[in-house]
Amino acid sequence: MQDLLNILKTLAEETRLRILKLLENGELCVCDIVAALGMVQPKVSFHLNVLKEAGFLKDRRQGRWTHYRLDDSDFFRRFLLLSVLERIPKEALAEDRKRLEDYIKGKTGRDNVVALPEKKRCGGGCK
Amino acid sequence: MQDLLNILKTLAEETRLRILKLLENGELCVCDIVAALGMVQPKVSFHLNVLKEAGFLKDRRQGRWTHYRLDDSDFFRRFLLLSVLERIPKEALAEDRKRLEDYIKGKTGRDNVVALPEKKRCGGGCK
DNA sequence: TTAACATATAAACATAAGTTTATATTATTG
DNA sequence: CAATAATATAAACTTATGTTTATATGTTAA
Repeated sequence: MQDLLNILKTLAEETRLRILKLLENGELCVCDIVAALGMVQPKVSFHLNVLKEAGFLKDRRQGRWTHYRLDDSDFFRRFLLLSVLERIPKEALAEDRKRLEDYIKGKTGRDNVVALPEKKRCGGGCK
Repeated sequence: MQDLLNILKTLAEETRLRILKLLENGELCVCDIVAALGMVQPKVSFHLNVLKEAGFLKDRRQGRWTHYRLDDSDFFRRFLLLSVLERIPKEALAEDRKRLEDYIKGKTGRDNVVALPEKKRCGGGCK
């Protein structure tokens, strides 16, 4: 019962649904998600942790980046997630997706950008 | 999105799941639910109202009693509810059911009980 | 090894949600 | 119509949850 409640409480929050929706398309690192949502990083990390604790996400550390992806090891969570996420109207999260794409684009096209130093940042390497 | 969130938030609460589980077996009046849960009436009314506002319950007033039942007019809610409620281990709510049965029994067998006045109470009439 | 970066964590704070206590409402019965 | 029963509502309170701001941790690169 408590486990079930935890699953439901975890899903019942907008930011977390947005994160899950983003991750439907594959793994992302924290900075990607931060960019996509346009939120401060600790806030995103907080929700990522809630999702992880509830068994919805797995993380993978690679260098200084942490990549999160959907954890599909539990059938019920997968089933519920699918049922819930498909209910979110596409255009509702179009902006998240756009910001994400812009961010990733900006990362790979680094050389052309004058203002940014040519360091090995999350861009490119992170994706 | 907000509607979806409201649905999830509504389900993500133990008392409300217990109420929904009780109502799976059919309509009940508030006093039945109060007895089954062993909670004070305003608390139960509060949750009944949350459930009703979220489209999970319908109410029907009959005299001074209000009967609540599952609202099965919306497919997604029904589907979700079914998926969630079946996950609750049976014994988890056995006590609720027992208290409910005792209460209903007590109501119909009223005539034998000395301490209680022989008035037309919720007992019997309510069921 | 120092600086910069990506992320995590913690503490203080803000807000939302649930609970309690008291009282209002509505209906029924004597 | 007065008393009482069943339920609803409101206000004060408590607890849970999310947010912000600051700082810590761990990693890489100069």
